[in-house]
Amino acid sequence: MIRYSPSEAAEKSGFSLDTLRYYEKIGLLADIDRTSGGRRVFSDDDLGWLSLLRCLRDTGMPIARMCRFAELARAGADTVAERTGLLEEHARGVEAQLELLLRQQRNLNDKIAFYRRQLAA
Amino acid sequence: MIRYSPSEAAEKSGFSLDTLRYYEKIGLLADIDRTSGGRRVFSDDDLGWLSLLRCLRDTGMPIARMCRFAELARAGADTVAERTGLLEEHARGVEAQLELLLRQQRNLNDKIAFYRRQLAA
DNA sequence: CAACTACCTGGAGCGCGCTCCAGGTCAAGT
DNA sequence: ACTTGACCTGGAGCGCGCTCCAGGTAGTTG
Repeated sequence: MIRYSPSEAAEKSGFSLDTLRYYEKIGLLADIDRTSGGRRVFSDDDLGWLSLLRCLRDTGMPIARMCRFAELARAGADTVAERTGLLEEHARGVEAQLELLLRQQRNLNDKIAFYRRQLAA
Repeated sequence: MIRYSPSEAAEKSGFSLDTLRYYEKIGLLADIDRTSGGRRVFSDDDLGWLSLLRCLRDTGMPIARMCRFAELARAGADTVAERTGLLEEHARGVEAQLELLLRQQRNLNDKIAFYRRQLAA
């Protein structure tokens, strides 16, 4: 049962220390263990949860929705269906996001090609 | 020489009226024509420029960099090399963005698959 | 020509997601 | 025992990109 300091958790998760504290404050991170002196101690499970949060953030899920998801996760196994639905809906958004990004990437590359032809002339 | 009202420009570009005015104020949109009464009139060129702005925004370029790009564009043809460089650098960022998004999309789909298996059991 | 809607300006305000700060506490090294 | 650096809390502040508002004007419609 490996246990991680706040700075290790920050490094491994890619969130800043301040962000980890903020996430705990707003309920995205529950039941983080503490030393007798009050310092946070992160477990492997916590890091796993953080990497899911990282995934959701990187794919553009708003904090409020992540809080909803976290709330469901805390509520236990009978929310699995709802959580699945939430992630599926998010996944559809991610798909749309990707399509837009790919389309605009093509436009961008076309524009660059156009500029390059201008430079060549 | 088709000319568009502000609301037409908004609809075609996907920016709000307020955003169009804001962009003009900060120098992203220069020399927008006006009626004698002071209303904006957008040309096809303006809409073309707006669609480039749309592309840059959709791919995550910060406003400040777009302003830099706009400044170069206003300066004329001898900034083409610099503009090309700016877009190329941005394109590299877009590529990285896409890779991250695709990676996290896979993680998300894995998570969904995991939940679905839980639901099936 | 009256009414109505679209548009104008300058400037304030907002929502998001952190980020920073002051003033302190804890714990590891020497 | 002392120093040092990581960590703590509560709360303020920030940067971005708009968005909204008040108070007024333009121009189209019946």
